[in-house]
Amino acid sequence: MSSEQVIWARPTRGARGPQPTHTREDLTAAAVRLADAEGIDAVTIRRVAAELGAAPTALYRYVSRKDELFELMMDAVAGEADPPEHSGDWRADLRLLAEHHRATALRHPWLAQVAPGRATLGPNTLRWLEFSSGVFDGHPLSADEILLNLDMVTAFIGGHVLQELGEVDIARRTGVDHERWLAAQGAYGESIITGGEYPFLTRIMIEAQAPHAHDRLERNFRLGLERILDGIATGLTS
Amino acid sequence: MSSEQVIWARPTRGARGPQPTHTREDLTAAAVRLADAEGIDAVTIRRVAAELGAAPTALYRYVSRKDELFELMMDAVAGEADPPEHSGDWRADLRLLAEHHRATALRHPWLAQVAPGRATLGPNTLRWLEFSSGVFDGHPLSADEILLNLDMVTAFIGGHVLQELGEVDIARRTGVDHERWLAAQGAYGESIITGGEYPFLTRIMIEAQAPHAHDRLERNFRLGLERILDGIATGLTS
DNA sequence: GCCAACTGTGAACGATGTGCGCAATAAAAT
DNA sequence: ATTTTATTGCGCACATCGTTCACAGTTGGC
Repeated sequence: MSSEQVIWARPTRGARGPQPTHTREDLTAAAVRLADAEGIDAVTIRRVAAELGAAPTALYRYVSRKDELFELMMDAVAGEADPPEHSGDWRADLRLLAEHHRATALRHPWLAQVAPGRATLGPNTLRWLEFSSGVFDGHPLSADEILLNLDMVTAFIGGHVLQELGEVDIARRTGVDHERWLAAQGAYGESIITGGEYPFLTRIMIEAQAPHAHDRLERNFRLGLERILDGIATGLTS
Repeated sequence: MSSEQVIWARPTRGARGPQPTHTREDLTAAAVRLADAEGIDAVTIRRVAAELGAAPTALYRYVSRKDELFELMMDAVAGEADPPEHSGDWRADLRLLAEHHRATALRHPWLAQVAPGRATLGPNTLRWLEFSSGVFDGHPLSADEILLNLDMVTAFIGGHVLQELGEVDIARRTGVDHERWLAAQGAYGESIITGGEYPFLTRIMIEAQAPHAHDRLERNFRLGLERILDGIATGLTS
């Protein structure tokens, strides 16, 4: 029954036995290093164990399922930066929150593959949750209104990062940058354009082959975020 | 070299040999059925083959990697509804797009686990892409501006659906609804509240235990979407 | 000093994705 | 009509994966 507890509630080591050779942080760091370097699929129990110089089964003394290792990883990257004190300017605070989430997600592309349906409540995650929860302190908003605003921002962040990662992934698989990814799909990409079945899509794709593609996504992120903040602002004054 | 082509560019059957026992649609339907019923992890080559009454290795005559089966699945659910003609009202069209994407994502929760980093260009996906591309037809917007607007909407949709699925998942794992999920985490959930380290978060959590939780997410989706559409509207008139 | 709790590990199990070769089949070439 | 050739289904096999279990060694509380 104590073993079915959340990992954050389990003691980091037993009170009795020999002192552990490794720490949770060791496992986590090795796993994150592997995922960053070779993708999430490289994070296997055996590989992580090898990285630590331990037997595969040794990991199960620190983690009860592989999922928990992912939870540790998620909270670890959330802790790569600490949330600051509230500035008193909710716009600035939300902007900072957005940049932080985007940055860590882009720095660790495996996050998007691991996070869906695996919300965790590690200490670092909690600190950022606390930061967002208090962003509107001083404003007369109900909890529901606060949640609505936070929902919008975090939804936009998460969704946009997903798109960015998608394009990065396409670039990685095809070996070319965004401007030519259509053509890079070979005959199929050509057929989409020449077929004439998708005029609107074709027009956008061709026009979007402009030379500013490298920072297009980043600009879109900033611009979209500001518009969403605008939307929140109108809700605040009314 | 023809085998390294995108699946959508490969012929559905060879020109020479015996006629295939199954079709791509058969595989796809079986896989989707499995994923809907038992989660994405139930979609194994062997299980899908069994569902079809075929040997596991037979699937590799229709699909060159398991990833391609996922691509087929993604496009199949995108085709559960056809995009309508443009109404001339971009707001209505974007609203419809949002509802469609949200509905299919909630109907097939495995989509969120499969889609990240696996953008595909099947015929159904292309039709929806064409629909969104033409939403602003008649308005004097550059391709970049159109992309910016679409980015915002689809980012919000994707991100919000991710959140909704996350909460659904928590409810599934803990067996309780959202209002009590904190308490359901046992001693750890209690400690977050009683510890006093996260006052803002605690306040929101307690206040959010209101009786309207069941449609909170849906309402948030609609409200947030309207605000984003507002943001787009201001960009259109200026 | 004893006992109970805890640690690391080797062996093992069932399951997974996938490559290879072979027999059967159907269309194209002769 | 017969041969050739591409293509299909499948049995076998392999490497790898997550995870269980029993066991030997290690520590702290009594």
